[in-house]
Amino acid sequence: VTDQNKRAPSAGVSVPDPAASQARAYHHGNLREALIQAGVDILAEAGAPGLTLREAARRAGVSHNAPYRHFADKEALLAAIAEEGFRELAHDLTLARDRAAHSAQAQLEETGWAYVHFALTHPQHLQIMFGRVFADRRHYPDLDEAASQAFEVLVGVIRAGQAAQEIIPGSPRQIAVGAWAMVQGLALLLIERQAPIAVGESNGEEALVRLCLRQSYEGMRWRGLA
Amino acid sequence: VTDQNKRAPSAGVSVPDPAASQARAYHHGNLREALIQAGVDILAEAGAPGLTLREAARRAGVSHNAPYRHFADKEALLAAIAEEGFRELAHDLTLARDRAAHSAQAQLEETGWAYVHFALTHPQHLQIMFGRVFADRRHYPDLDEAASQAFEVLVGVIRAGQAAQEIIPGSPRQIAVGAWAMVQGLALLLIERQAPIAVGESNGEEALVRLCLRQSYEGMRWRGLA
DNA sequence: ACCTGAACACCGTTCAAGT
DNA sequence: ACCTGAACACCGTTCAAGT
Repeated sequence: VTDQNKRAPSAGVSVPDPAASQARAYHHGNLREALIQAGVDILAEAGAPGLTLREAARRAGVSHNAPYRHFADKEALLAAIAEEGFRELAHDLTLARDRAAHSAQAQLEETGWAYVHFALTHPQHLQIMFGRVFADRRHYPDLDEAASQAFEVLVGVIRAGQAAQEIIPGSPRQIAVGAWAMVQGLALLLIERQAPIAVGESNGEEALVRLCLRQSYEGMRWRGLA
Repeated sequence: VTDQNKRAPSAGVSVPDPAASQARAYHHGNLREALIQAGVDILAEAGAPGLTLREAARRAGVSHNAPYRHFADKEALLAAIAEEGFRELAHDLTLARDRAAHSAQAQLEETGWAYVHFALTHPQHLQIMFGRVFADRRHYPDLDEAASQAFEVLVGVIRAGQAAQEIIPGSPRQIAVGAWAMVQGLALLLIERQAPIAVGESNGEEALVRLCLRQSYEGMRWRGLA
């Protein structure tokens, strides 16, 4: 009924560059990425209930049906959105690690807080990332790999700590599971506001998280030979 | 179209007991509880996507509209289902604590495993219990209280451990947050199959959980004065 | 009070076409 | 290849009634 969606291709740039025309798709120009971005935006604005295929298509300016050219079903779009989240998370964790002092404790505390900070600033995104219970991960290998990449940042920190004899010996992956579980659980409790934090307390969340992380570090600290 | 739903009131028991007729409601007899139970059943059978108000009403044998007499909207039913889950969880935690030996470490390990075991046997229920991000808890005081009751079991164990000088001093609630976060995170990782467990490994999950719990206990163990 | 049936707007998904 | 419009079955919610 309205013509608003029909835009002319960016005026003035009519040079038929073959490489560019290959990078850009038929009508829209990488509709897949546009749908993922629309999904992320919807999540931030309206939360998980507002995230529908039709709304994502609406924002991308295509018919409610076009998404099926890029995603088998809604699950597939959610998986792509989750994957995007894990890539951001891995990036944040890497930055935090590189910013921290050169000790295992400092790096674990900084990456731990970075994890919780990501969770607190993207709570709905986290819900998608970890809410895919029973959606078999093997059907989404790219998602699986992005999640692994984030996890591996933590494993790397622990491995280095073991090499420097700051962290107890043992499987670095097993130790990382414990650390990952701790921050994941903390993030959830804080999002749900189940953690006993005095309201209005400045930096209350960060202080609690760092306290828990330091305490948890005690459990993996190297204490010399038996 | 079918008469299957119209059942005669339990034949033979036609004594008009006033107390019973007050306990039972109009047509159905405690439709509220029936809807909650139907919701739990649907969750176990079909997961969160299958849990709809209309399906719950169908299983309870009432019109798709009757639930609105007992729940303001779908959120309210979900809150009631989550509340039911927290009551079960609190019960399981209490049993585990009473079953364990009389030491803080043993009680924390048993309640911790009980938590994860509940999560692994009711994964979809857990998703409802912890997936209500941004659904303001203050609107559901009963749910809030049920969740607190489960949490308090853990706080009690830690308080007793402090009294026996087995656990470091400090706010028992803060220490409990760390322990709760750990098991919550472990449960999520195991449900999502993100934890590196060899497939088919017997008791692999329980072994990993107990290892993490013992390690985390090291962080809160009392080690004598200064 | 408690329940029903019809109705509305919305959603995921499918299908037959259009270029 | 990529996109559209019509259609189907389903959902949450509302409303006017029925007993």
